[in-house]
Amino acid sequence: MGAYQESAKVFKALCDPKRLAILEQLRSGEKCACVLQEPMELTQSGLSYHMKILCDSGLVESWQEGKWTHYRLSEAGRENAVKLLLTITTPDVAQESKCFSCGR
Amino acid sequence: MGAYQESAKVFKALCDPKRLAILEQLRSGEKCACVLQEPMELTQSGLSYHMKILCDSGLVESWQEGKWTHYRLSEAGRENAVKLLLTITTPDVAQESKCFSCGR
DNA sequence: ACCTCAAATCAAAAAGTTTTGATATGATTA
DNA sequence: TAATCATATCAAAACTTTTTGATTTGAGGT
Repeated sequence: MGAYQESAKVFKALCDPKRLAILEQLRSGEKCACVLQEPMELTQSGLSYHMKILCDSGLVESWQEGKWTHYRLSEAGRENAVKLLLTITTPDVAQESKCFSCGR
Repeated sequence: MGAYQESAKVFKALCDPKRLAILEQLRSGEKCACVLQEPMELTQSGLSYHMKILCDSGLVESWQEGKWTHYRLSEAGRENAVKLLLTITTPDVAQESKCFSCGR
C-alpha cells in the first residue's frame, strides 16, 4: 500500500477547508505568510502547519526573502496532480478483466 | 468556508490508501463488492464504508443486480474532479493582486 | 414462511489530523 | 550584541476519520 501513500499526499493537501481557502488566496498571486494568515481564522503556527503540507504536496512553492517566506502556486505541481488524478481514475483498457464473481 | 467543504469531498475520497487501492482495482473494469474486498485487508463493513465515500464523491458509480452491488469508475466524476482541481490550483489572472505586505 | 447470502448501518474503540500555546531558530535592526 | 520580527517546531489537547464487531435490511432460493 506504500505507493498509494505517496499519491495520497497530493490529495491530502486538498482535503482540508483551510488549505483550500489558502489556495484560493494564492490564485490571485504570490503572497507572504503574514498576509495569508490575516483574513483566516488561523494562528501563526496553524498557518505554518498547513503551508508545510501544501509545499510538501508540490502544489505550492515557497521562497525566502530575508525574514519573509513567500508562497505561490506551482505550475509543475498542478500538472503533476492532474496527471496523477487522471491516472488513478481512468480505466486501463490494457488490463481489463471480468468480475470473476458475476462474470461481467 | 462551506463551499470548500463540498470541494474537499472529492479530494477526501482520494486521500486514503485503501480507497486508492480500490480505484486501482476498478481501473481494470467493473467489479462487485465481494470481489473488491477479497484481495484487500478490509472487512465487509470496512469496504462498505469506503465505497460509500467513493460513490458520494462522484468518482465511482454503483448499480444493483439482485443482491450484488457493482461498482465502476465514473467518467463524469473524473471530468468533474479534473475541472475542480484545475480551478483551485490555477492562478486567476483576472483578480491578480500585489502582496500588500511586501509589495510583490 | 423460513433460510441464506450480500451489503448497509450502528456504536465503540483505535488511529490519524488539526489546533493551541509555548518555545526555538534565524534574519534584520538598533 | 541585544532586541525584534517572521516563521518553524514541539508537545498536548481537541477533533475527525477509520476500523471493528454486532446487528439490520433486503433480495433470492427452498
